[in-house]
Amino acid sequence: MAGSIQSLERAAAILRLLAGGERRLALSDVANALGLAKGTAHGILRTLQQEGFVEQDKDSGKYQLGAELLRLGQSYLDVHELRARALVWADDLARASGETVYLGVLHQRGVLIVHHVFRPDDTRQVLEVGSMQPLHSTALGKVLTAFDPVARAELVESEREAFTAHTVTDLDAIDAEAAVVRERGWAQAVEETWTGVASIAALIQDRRRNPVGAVALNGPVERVCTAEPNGTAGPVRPELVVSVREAARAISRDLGAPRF
Amino acid sequence: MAGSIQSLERAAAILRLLAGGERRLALSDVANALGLAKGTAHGILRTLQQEGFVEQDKDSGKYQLGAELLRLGQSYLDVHELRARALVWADDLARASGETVYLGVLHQRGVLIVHHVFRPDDTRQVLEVGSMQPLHSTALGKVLTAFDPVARAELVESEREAFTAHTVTDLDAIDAEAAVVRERGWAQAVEETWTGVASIAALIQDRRRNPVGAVALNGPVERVCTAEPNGTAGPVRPELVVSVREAARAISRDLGAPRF
DNA sequence: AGAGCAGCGTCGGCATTGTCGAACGACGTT
DNA sequence: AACGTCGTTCGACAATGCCGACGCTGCTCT
Repeated sequence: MAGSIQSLERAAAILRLLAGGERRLALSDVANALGLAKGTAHGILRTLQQEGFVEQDKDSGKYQLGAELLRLGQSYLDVHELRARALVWADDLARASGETVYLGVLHQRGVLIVHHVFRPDDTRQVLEVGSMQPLHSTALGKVLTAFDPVARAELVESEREAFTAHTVTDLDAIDAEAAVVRERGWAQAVEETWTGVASIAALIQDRRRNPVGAVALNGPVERVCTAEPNGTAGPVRPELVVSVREAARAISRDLGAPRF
Repeated sequence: MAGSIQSLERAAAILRLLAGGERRLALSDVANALGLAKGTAHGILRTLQQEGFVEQDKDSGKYQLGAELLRLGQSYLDVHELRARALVWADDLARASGETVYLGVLHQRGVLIVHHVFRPDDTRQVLEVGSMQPLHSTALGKVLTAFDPVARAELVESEREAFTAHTVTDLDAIDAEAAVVRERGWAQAVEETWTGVASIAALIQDRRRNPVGAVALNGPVERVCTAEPNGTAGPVRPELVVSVREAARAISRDLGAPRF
């Protein structure tokens, strides 16, 4: 893996900077943040602007991301085979369970949501497609880390933030749970990222049984989990686990995976 | 406007090629299509792959768009000021009218959809955010070409496909209608892109009264248009026009446009 | 099975090309 | 009115990316 193209690496860094930081960044900010000369940063930004990847506010002169990225992102979804195959099954799962359904793939240090079916009865939701979720505290992430060595490696490198009191951040504990996930074939996350939210996820494999993504069901603890006698949340409902696993199997089969 | 960075231009061309063409492209295809040496194309693709902008199928070796584009596209939406301001108004418009609502901006030779509110009663819809619509045959496009000289210039350059029997492709006729649109302040498109679908759109301006986008209402002809005595579709319903224009005014005001 | 082929990846020489720093003009501020 | 800041331009240097030829692997055809 020899040399990469320097100007491209820098352009990508600029795009990520614009995506991560404030709404708009001035040329000097960009140059400073990346340790580039102003002229250099300007040349890259000018080209990115010509190509539509960044836009410039005519008054302030500041730069922000461009519309072409949205168009290309949409094209990515159009081309995405896993997503295309999963559309109908995810829909079914949402309708049968009455809960929100996510479809995610490993991307860098997190799970990228590539499909999102709204909960049928609820219209007031934000579309999560294109956003990232953590590896260590979501059902999607746990499935991927359990079955994909690359994901597990990324998890080790990433900082594991404790979002709630239930978040598990200790690596050994995570590995232990991953072993359980591998054994039983599905993962859960109950109030580990958002309080009040529980999720169940199962693995999707391609024709050579490689892990390529995961499908998850998300919902309020009260509906997803059974209630203990003392009022606290018990284990997740077995029938929901069955539905999620069936959906994952169906998608895998559509991708050409052998029966199992 | 002096020199642009060659390798960036080529990288952008590769991304567009991957977005436009087949699902996956081989290295030779890319090199051929752009007239590059294989080694050159490979260097660019390798860097794009490292940055996550393209992915490579391990078996076939073919390349396709990468997940990072989806993430950046989502960031574009997060940063987009017009979209942020319009969210609540577009929602209101959809709820009040019971129809689908689009929010679009000019991008290259078309209208890029940056927001899409589903028709309240209907769940079976595809999200159109990130896709492009033609300038000459949609209400969104007509509004933009009428008020934005850049859009009108792009329209002249673009080929105007006749999607239905009602599509207007003659430039003079389009200009004449644009004059009407400017006069009355809104545009309509009845079965000019999709048969059975009618839409109404109005302009959104920023604080300096520059056209920055348009909001549109889409629905079946039977509901959007009044019925003529002979059963054919008549003019669009005036009360819907009022709703659309009020939404556009509200969004413009949120963007800082002076009252009007 | 062997040979042929087509595809991706790599390597080194050459010059093109991107990089850098300084200077310019335009704004807005002190 | 002088200063500071910002985006942009320009020219020289050399680092950098481009090119074409050469391995290498996997597949197909004979």
